[in-house]
Amino acid sequence: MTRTRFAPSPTGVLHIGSVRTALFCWLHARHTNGRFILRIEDTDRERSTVANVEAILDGLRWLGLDADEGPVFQTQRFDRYRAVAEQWLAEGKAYYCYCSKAELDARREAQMARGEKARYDGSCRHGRNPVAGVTPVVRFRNPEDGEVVVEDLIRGRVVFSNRELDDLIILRSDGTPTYNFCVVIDDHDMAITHVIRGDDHLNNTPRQMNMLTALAVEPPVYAHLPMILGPDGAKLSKRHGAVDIREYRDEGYLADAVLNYIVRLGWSHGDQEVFRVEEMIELFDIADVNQSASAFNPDKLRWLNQQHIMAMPAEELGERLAPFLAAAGFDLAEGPSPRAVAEAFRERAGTLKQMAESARYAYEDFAEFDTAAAKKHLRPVVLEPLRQVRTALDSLDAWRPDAIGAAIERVAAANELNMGKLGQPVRVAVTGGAVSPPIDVTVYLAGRARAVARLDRAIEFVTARASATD
RNA sequence: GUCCCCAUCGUCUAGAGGCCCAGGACACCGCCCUUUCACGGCGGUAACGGGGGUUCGAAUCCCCCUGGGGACGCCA
Repeated sequence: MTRTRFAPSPTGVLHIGSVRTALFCWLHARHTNGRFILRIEDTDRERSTVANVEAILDGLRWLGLDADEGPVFQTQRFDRYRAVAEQWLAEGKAYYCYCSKAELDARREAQMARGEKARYDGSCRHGRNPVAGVTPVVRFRNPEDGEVVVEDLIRGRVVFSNRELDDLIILRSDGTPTYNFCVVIDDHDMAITHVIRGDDHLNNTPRQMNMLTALAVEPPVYAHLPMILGPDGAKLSKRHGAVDIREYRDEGYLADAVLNYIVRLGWSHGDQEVFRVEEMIELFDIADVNQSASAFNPDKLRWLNQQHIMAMPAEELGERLAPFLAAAGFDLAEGPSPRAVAEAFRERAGTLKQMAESARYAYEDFAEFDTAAAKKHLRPVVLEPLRQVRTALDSLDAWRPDAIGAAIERVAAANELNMGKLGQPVRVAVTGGAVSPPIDVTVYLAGRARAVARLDRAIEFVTARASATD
């Protein structure tokens, strides 16, 4: 059975790049009816934080990338790592190294200056006497010759010469294990069949495979994902906007839309752009993933988010929207239902947050009319029609969009105005601006009391303006 | 510097030798629909980095160059 794992380090939050890795691991597991395991690589005690662990778990929960096992914390497996190190020490597969950081740095610098690849020179490899006052690290004895061949599901065959590799540290001088070492033991202990991870780990693969050989076990299948770059093609960073994936949640993006956007970075299925999660699971094949890096495009994410918003049942969309209306400070008891707002705005909002903002007029009074809109639409010629609309709405039997629309149309007809000439003035009067859903729905959402009061306000505005120009 | 990876419109991509003087999507620009904005529809601008091969034929295969990225830590 397929077993994949997502192994983030809590030295940072869950960002776009890590979500992509998690998604692909998850999709491969789900597609093959396998299991998806979560492992927290927190061996760096200095930089790992519980806040980051929480950010990662919270982010994955929001996205719906549920793990079948874990989270397993590496810090709880230190005994296991040390036991393997001890065994390797006894078998001569690892050795103590007394080189100081200063020595190491100096040699590295010299190697670079000489045009060589910076790597450990093996000073302690063949037995060096303990140095007084130095607690040694433990290094893995990497093969000196031969090649390591990685058969990558995405990259194809990649060959590394062991001469390029060096003896990496598996136990620090404080006795804690290091990344490459833990990964190897964990992937084996957890019976991981497919290691799907970022491109940046391709260079670590031959080292890990050599340690797997030392463990006398078969390596898993590898698949190295291309990187995700910022919109400008540079490495993704804070200046490109959101770092923590939860910021997208807070901005009003739907988890499924985020997943849909990310899955299309490096993967496609013909010309299809919009995918439901079930479709992704059905169609995704790790072998179809691209080999080149891709740039993050906020515009397309927004477009996809709108596509998912439009595809969501109104009832559910209303439920998702409610928190954003509340967050905007609206009193839901004093305005339309979230569902009504969702129905009216679903085709004109890229995010739930924007949707809530667009509906502000239905919950709160606006400070003043938009200057340009008022200048263009609230003119003396519409004074009388506006009064008639006000009266008609005030005395309307049923406060429903169709009745409201019909009433406005009657006023327009009576004054020999086409709807364009009356709709905009009413829109500006009721919302304060020139943009909103169809006028009947717009007025309906404002509610009778608010609509009538605002028409009065507009009438007053036009009257004042008329006398000013006289 | 050394090693590894990558290379189709601005961006995401289709393309696995002839179906491609390269298709779709976002963005952008027109037009249509329309009481506004959207949604939707129609149309447009826009790409195979360069040079060598292989082949009757190359975006597709090979080599070199160039460009980009990654790795080279007692970080992961």
